[in-house]
Amino acid sequence: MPEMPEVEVIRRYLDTKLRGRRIESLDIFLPRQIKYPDPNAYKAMCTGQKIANVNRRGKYLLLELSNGVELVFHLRMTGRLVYHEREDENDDTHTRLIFHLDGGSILVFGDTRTFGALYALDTPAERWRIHGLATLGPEPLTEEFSAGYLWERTRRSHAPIKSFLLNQTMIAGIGNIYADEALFLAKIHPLTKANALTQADCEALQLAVDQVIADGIRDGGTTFRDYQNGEGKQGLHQEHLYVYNREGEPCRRCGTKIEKIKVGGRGTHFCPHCQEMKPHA
DNA sequence: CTAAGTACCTGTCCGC
DNA sequence: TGCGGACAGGTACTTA
Repeated sequence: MPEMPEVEVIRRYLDTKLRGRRIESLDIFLPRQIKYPDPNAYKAMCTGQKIANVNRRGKYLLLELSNGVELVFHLRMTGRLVYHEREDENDDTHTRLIFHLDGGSILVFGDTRTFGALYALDTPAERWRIHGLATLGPEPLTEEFSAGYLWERTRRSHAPIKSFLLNQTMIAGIGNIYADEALFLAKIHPLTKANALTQADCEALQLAVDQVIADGIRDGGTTFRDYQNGEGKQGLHQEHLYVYNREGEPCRRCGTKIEKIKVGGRGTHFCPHCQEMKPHA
């Protein structure tokens, strides 16, 4: 479900609600979603601790506790983290874990498909234990994510640019929706080999990625089915998408019908006119 | 190393 | 209505 903009929207809300709150107890309904350490150790590491703040890296949500422990959440396809003032407000039919907080409020982890992954680390220095977290590339909207960076990293990749964008070791946080949207804005065909991009393409792509990510956050994320923000509400960015989930509908720029193909096993949407494949020498 | 295919799950939608 | 198959905001693992 959530890509970087959705996780960032959740983070911002939860940070306002959870900062300074104490975790009194934990109900674990599906222990296999706790990947490290074992569920009993996990429980011991957070019970009685205060939440110092809520952070994010790529699509990972990070709760920093007063004892230095870092609780790590990856929501994968259908995970949700929703805060409720009272326990009886929770109507999630796929509740997998509940943190009971001071004053009777709760933080609910719900997950329909149960792909989500939870971890507790003694300190942030232990992030190496989570391979996907330790190997993340630069974040969009930072100085490190530049046209020059894209130019350098694409030189060595024969993968389609769509697959390159989904590779979290290249850029942190882009998922299937925002990859398609960014390629549309940058006018690049998704099957273009990464190392066939020009420097001008890399400049356009860096701007496009930053724009779609910023727009997604501004609109509170994109909701098709499962995504909810930390308040249990839907996002609005689905109203502003250019190509994702718009197969057969007219391109907002030129009116040509949006096409859907498979790239690297993922559904991929693009405008065949605006994103024409360039012939290469 | 990269690349491709499969696995992990549940729910929904579409065609017959 | 019912059934089968494809598909879904993701990543990790196995195999070539």
